[in-house]
Formats: sequence, structure tokens, C-alpha cells
Amino acid sequence: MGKGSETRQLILERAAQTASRSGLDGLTIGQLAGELGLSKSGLFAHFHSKEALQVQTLRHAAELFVDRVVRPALKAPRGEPRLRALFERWLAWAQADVLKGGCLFVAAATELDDLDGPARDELVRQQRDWLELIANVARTGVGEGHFQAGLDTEQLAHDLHGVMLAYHHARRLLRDPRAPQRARSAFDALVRAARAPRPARSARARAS
Amino acid sequence: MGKGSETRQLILERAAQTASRSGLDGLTIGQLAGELGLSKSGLFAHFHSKEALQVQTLRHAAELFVDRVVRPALKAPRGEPRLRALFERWLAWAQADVLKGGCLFVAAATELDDLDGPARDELVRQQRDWLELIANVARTGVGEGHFQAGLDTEQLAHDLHGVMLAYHHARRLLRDPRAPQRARSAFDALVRAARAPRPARSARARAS
DNA sequence: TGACAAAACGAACGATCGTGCTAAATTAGG
DNA sequence: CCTAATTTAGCACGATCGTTCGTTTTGTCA
Repeated sequence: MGKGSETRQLILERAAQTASRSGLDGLTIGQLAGELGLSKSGLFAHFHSKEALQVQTLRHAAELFVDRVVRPALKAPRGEPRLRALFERWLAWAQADVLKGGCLFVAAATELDDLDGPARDELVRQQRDWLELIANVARTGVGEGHFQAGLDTEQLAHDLHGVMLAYHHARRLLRDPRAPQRARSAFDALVRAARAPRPARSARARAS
Repeated sequence: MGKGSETRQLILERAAQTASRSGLDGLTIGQLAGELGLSKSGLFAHFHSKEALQVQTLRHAAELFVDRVVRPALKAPRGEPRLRALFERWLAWAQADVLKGGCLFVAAATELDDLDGPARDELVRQQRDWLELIANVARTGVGEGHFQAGLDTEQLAHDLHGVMLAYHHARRLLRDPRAPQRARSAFDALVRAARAPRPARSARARAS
């Protein structure tokens, strides 16, 4: 099986690019076919519905993400360095380095959060995996002694994700040139807090 | 000048609702007209293009936002309480409390970040105002002695915004019931860091 | 109430959407 | 090289998109 899945790959490549700019809904079959020099029906035949195309596009982007972000970062030493590598790789990913429209998952997250269907399901699964990966890397950092013992790694993953989203917003919408340093500053603060033993609590104590 | 701007208001009300779910692009004139029992052309006549409708919808949502979030929060005591009020009000706003599709601005941010035109310009202006407002409230907190003297209030605003975005993601996409407490936990950590005097920074050691 | 302006309607336009169907072109295997 | 399977193209469909235009209804004020 050669030719078919080859053009299919080309289609998904382009689809991910387009979707990163115009969203998964802005993805249109006619447009996509035109850009690739294919006929609408010829392209359509590869996927049997637009919904399927969207899901496949998400999957393709996820593979790209693993290639460009996850896999390289996992080569860094366990614990904090690996967490930092993951973060830095993500910053590059969210820029124009891979998908010219920014992070497709960030765009899809707000687009699909009210809808139902397989595309949403796929994205939710991916995002859970992503957050879990961060949490696991952080947990390894605890084992390595980089981070404090009782660290809530899920919370850290959640917070780091927030830093990434803020970066995406500052960089792509506001076009703030200080976005990267803002993001790194936030990252460092989170890591610092994760390193420190439970902070001394002044008068206004509060349980976590 | 009576009847016209009255229905115009009704249209924008509904438009904001729809856009919060389906995005500013998912907003369609025919759909909107049908839901309101108006004719497509009758509705269209109020705005003279779809682009104008989108801009007006953003503006309408901004007014709503000021009413439901900003204005009430500004009644809280200056400094940290006011910052907390702003944050709490935003959490409620981002839920289904006002716009059933979540925060329209969060959705629009990823939708418009690659496009150009008046809708994007309007949103950018709004988001800058919002971040500036947070920074100003934080700065007042410095004056009140709630926060440390050298605090980078813009950074704090940026970080808080990240917490809100992470909340939106966890709540609306992942439907994580722990989202509110995650968000509050992150907020508390940021405020705590803003309170504390600048942490001692030895080469690679932890803060005291 | 009658005249004038504002507002809503109805129909139509060209375009594009997703999706079928059938036929032609291309590829792969013996 | 011929054949069978796979891949692409062509064409058409109903629906919906934003937009325009002329007409009709509605509201306002002297």
C-alpha cells in the first residue's frame, strides 16, 4: 500500500498547517484540495467525512508534537532538566517553528470545548496525556531530589500549562516581544517554588 | 431613535451567547436571525457587514464583562482583596454564569490571533486593557504595602492571566471538577510570592 | 391623523460548503 | 504486459453563506 497513504500524508501535513491558522472548522475540503492540486472528491475519498479529517489532522499534529517536542526533550537528564527541556521545546513549538499558525491544540481547545463528537474526544485524550506527561516528569524530579517531597505534581503540570497558554496569548495575539522572557520568568518561579521545602507561613496561614 | 437600538441590543445579546460557543466565525447571520425570529436581511441591516457584527459583539461582551466582573470587583478594598475579587469574579464569568459557552475573549483570542482586521484590533485593545487593569490593581497593592516593593506588576498580571487560561482549559475542555481549586491554589501561590520580599538567590540554592 | 423616516421583510445573487455517484486514470502483482 | 485493485477526477445535489435591492410594514412626530 504505497501511493494512497503517501498523498494522505501530504494532505494531513497541509491540513495541520491550515487548521493551526483557521481552526479545525475553518478547515475546508475544497480549499485544501485546491492548495494541493487535487480534486475535492479525490481528497474527500481519503477520509470519508470532514469529521474524520479533523480527527486525523489532530492525530497527525500529535505525532508531529511528539517528534518535535516530547521525544527530544526526553533525552535531557531526568528531573528538572527534562522538565525545562520540555518547556523550552514547547515554546519553540508554539511559535511559527512548526505550525505557522501557532499551537493547533491551543486553538482546538477553545474551539471544541463546547462541542461534542470524536474530534473533541481525541483532543481531550491528547491533552490529558500531555498533562500527565508533565506531571510524570515532575514526579521523577521528586525522586531525583530536585523537587520537594510532597509536591503536587498534577498541580505543577496544571500551572505550567497555564504558563504556556499565557505565552501563546502574549506572543500570538498581543505580539509582545517580551513574551518569551515572561514565560521563562514564570517557569523559573514555579520551579523555584517546587524546589523549596514547604514555604514558611506567616500570620495568614492557609492549608493547601 | 427607539425601536432600532432596542432590537440591536437583543441581537448582540444573542450574538455574544452564540459566539461564546461557536466562535466569532461560527456566528452566522441566518442562524442568528432564525433564533430571534427576524429575517436575515432585517438583521443584516443593523450592521452593514458581518465584520461589523463581530466587532459589535466583542464590544457588547466587553460591556457585559465590565458589568459582571470589573465593576463589582472594584468595590473591594484596594490592593490584595481587590485583586482577589477580580480573580474570583473572573472564575465565575468563565463558567456558564454569563455566557454559556465560556469566556468569549478566550475563544476569540485563539481564533483571531492569526487574522487581521478590525475584530482582531478590537480584541487586542480589550486584552491590553484587561492586563493593564490587573497590573494597576497589583500596583496599588504595592502602595498599600500588601506586596513587595520591587514587584513586577506586569509580570504578575501576565501570570494571573495564565492561571485564568489554565482554569478555562481545565474546566471547559477537560471538565475537571477540581479546576476551581487548582486555579485558587495557583492564585494563592502567586499572591504569596508577590507578598514575600525578594527571595534570597544564592547560586543554585533554595530560598530560605 | 397624515406625512415622513426608520425598520423589517422577501426574494434573489454568486459562491462555497460537505457529500454522494460514476467513470477515468493510475498503480501494483502475477 | 495484462489484469485487478486502488486512487483520482468530474459532475451534481441540496444547503447555507454574506450581501444587495426594492418593497412593505412599523414607528414617530407635527
